[in-house]
Amino acid sequence: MKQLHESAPVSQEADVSSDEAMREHLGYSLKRAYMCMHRKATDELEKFSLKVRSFSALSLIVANPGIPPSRLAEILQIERSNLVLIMDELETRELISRTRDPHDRRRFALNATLRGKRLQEKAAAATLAQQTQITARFTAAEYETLTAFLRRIEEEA
Amino acid sequence: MKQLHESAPVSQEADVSSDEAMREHLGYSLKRAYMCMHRKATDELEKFSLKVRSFSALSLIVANPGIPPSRLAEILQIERSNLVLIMDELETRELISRTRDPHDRRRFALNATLRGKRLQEKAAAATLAQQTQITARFTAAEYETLTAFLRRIEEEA
DNA sequence: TATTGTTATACTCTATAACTATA
DNA sequence: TATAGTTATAGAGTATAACAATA
Repeated sequence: MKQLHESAPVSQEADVSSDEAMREHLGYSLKRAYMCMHRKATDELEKFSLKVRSFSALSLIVANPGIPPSRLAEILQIERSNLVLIMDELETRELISRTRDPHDRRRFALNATLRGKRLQEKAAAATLAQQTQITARFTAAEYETLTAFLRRIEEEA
Repeated sequence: MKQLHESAPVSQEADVSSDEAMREHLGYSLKRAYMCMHRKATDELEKFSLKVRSFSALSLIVANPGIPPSRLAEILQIERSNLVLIMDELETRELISRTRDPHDRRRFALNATLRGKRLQEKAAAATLAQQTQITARFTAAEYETLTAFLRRIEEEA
């Protein structure tokens, strides 16, 4: 009969080791799927000298003209202090502008320049094209189901 | 007629700013869902003085007795060099043991101690209980569908 | 007194190169 | 010559506290 407390097994029989034990943890599978998408997006965005982070910020500024940094940080769930460097870089590259809000001179209004809008458009097209490749085997209905699930996790947590 | 190139809008009308523009990017929604789970797991594992990273490593050692560090790093998709500190901490806390593989003295065999197994069991129970809360409104079928989708993303990417 | 943007800083995570011992 | 484990280190990413300007 096999001992309950066998001591220090030394090597795996062949190659049976796997991460199956972690698969019951939803966060584990979520992270891995996220990392796959992140790697792909990073590669794609490198062509535009953008990081995923700065692309997200630029996209939200394009979509929300005049948004103040504090609101952008809130949406992106990052610290205002960490957003500063991202904005600095986007502004230096003349992709966005910072203008004072005359109604509340503590705030800035962020706006994408024409150049910023054009770059965002191209970068979005590139990442979405590549996303389409990855999700090619998903039907439209399946894709909708997936994104609905992801939203529910955010809402429930 | 509205100008095509209006200059520098300054503030949003009320509070319409949102991240809706990023929602067509699957990676964005994946990251946010992942971050929710990660935050919750971090809080829960803090009670056991474990990080998500070290809990994952410990769990895989429990599930794969005798696994060598190089294989563990491969499964976790992290650098061997970064795994060393994680193993050091787990070993110092006597949750795992490192023993030389006599067949290949370059390798170590990692094994969870009884203490390590017990801690892993409790920590897994805690995180899974909390995961159940988050996914409470998912039917079993929906949950299966979600995890299958996540696996497909990993496989396609 | 509170908020916005900012600076400085520390802490964690991750990536890379080089070393040793073994094969 | 190649591989496993390790060390050291640099670079990101992230979090916190404090400050000036403004409300």
